[in-house]
Amino acid sequence: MPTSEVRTDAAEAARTALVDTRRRQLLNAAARLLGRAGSQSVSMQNVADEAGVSVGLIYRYFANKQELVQAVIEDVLHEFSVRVADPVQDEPDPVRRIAAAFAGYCAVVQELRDAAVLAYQESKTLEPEGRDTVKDLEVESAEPLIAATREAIDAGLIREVDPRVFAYGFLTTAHLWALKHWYFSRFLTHEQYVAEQTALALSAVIRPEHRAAYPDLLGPLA
Amino acid sequence: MPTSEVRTDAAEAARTALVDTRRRQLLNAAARLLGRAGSQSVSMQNVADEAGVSVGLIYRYFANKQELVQAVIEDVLHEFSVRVADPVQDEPDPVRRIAAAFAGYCAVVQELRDAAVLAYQESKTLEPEGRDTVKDLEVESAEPLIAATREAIDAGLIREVDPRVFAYGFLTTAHLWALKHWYFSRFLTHEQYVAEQTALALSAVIRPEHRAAYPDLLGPLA
DNA sequence: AAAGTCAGTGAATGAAGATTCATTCACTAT
DNA sequence: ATAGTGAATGAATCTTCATTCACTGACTTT
Repeated sequence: MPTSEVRTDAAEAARTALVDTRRRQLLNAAARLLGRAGSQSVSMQNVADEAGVSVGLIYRYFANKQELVQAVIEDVLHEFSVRVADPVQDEPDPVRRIAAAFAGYCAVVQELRDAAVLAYQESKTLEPEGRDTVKDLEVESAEPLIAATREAIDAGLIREVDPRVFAYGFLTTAHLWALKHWYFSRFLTHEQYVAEQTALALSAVIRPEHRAAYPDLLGPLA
Repeated sequence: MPTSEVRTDAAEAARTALVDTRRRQLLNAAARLLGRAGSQSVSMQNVADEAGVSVGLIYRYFANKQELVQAVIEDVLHEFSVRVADPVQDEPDPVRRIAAAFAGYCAVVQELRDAAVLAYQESKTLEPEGRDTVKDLEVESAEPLIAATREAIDAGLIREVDPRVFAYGFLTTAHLWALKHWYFSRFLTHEQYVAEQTALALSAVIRPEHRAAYPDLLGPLA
């Protein structure tokens, strides 16, 4: 194996690494700004400044502004999918799996604060095609929760509700913390909020004969 | 009373009427467009065309685009306040008052479809001051529901939850129909959706000994 | 009927900002 | 050492509107 080839491979790897870094860097900068001010008032120049690069460079990584915004949103949604699937893995009890999925969701919301609700705020500025992708990702990220709900029903642990309505509504309450942060944070910590919403949602569906099994989740509603 | 004055009064009234009509006309046109495509891609020219007037005229009624968008949002929120206060009036049972407030909310959401969620989508494009006004209006429109919840707790009909968390979460459920219309409308009518969410929310809080009193609201969860 | 008032018009202006591209610079291969 | 590659820059260009304002025409008043 000639030296030149080794070096070329190394160079190749370095380039790939750079591409990833830059992309991340730009996505993060854009997410930070978009979390603060609608895409309309975030200029490409702003993004460049925030990322510490020049405007022109952005166009090496994203074809145009649309695509950048779209990528930011998809990135956030992807984060949800990943971070929810994880804690749900090893929980055998379906009811606790519901709670775990919700907690995972809430953790991401808390962490990404403003960026978490970008999908609500920017969806209309996206191309119809991009909008569809966002919808798909959203449905996908709700899957674990819907599945857990379905299993809880089959196991006779909770009442017969439409898993999709229950799960989606529940998920929205996770977003609600970010959407109405200005309101809830006046009188609740994030932990308290999560606990209270978990108790509320589960209290609605857990069958009376099983309530006693979940005092920790139901809290004062037990 | 000289004729001239009578005529002046009449002219005065006509002018006021015209002002109201035009304002409504512009607000409606703008709401229609904003319901479809973020404010950034709705031009003043678009609004003028939709309303069937010239661009210049808009500036007789609204100082600038900001103010127009703000007015559209406030108009929608005002509609909520009015339409929720009404059905709540004559319901003596606090639990049924909760259901009535929610139903009122849902009715407005259904009617105004896309415009109902403008506050979520455009809030970041507003001036901080305008944003605060929107927040106030939102809190105000939640009041009847919070009050009813508080009374239901005091009457011992429902469990001791934080009325603000319960009410706000419940309200969001109403918005959810508009936000995720593309999803829910696949398998539910609006009526079914309202019934199901009402049952879910109330099932979480109604005390066991009172559940039997509300079979119509709890439906299959009774 | 002459003068005044005011809703309404829409072309012209100016600013903002997305996108392009000629050029620089650091690094690698020969 | 020299040529080659491509990342990075940022000034210049090009569009798209928001906003203005000189003008028109209907209607009122005297």
